[in-house]
Amino acid sequence: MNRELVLIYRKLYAAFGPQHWWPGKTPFEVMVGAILTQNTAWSNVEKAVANLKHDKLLSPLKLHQAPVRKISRLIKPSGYYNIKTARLREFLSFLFNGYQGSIAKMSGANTRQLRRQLLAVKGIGEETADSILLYALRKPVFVVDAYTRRILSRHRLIKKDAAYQETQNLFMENLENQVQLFNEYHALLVKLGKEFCRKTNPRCRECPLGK
DNA sequence: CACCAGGCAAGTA
DNA sequence: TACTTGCATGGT
Repeated sequence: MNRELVLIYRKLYAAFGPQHWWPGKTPFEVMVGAILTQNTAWSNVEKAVANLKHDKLLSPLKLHQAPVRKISRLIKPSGYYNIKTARLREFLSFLFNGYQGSIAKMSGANTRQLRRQLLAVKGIGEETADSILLYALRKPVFVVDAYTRRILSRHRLIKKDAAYQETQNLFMENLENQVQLFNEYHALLVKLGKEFCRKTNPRCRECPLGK
């Protein structure tokens, strides 16, 4: 247990409270959101997901069978829509080829093995794979994103250019492997990042972590 | 107007 | 291996 990591979590939780990311969403909706949110503001992703939902495409089978142009038209608000359409389709091919389109079967696979399989899907990198594992499938995997690295490096807990795995290991080797903790911690880091730890930093002085 | 957002893959050297 | 670039919409 790393005292400092626990302390940071407590301060963030005290300052912001529970973030309840992806509450009441189906695992499949979370997976789609994880792909659509790549380098994209969440508000834009919500519009795209709402469009898919309105046209009843938020199920593996329906999205798998949907025309390419229809998908790209519906997800347009989330940006990079041509690439993301291809990525959604790559993911669906994986889901049907490997698990008969069944999220339940996919969830039953060994976590480390599943992570490797996800990383082999074109369009799914480390953060997206881990987001799917943690937020959709409730596997105890810590999600690292740009904010996580920026915050931790500014607090000198990692190097500025630390690798993804290195950053992830810091959390996973020094915290209890609890889904709920990993879920809230990552969401809280994003919350802190948005408000107090932007690239060009407006409000770093007011940071609840106290610099 | 510039910059940023819950990344990733492909190309180059 | 280590950089660079394209991808695209919408908010500040």
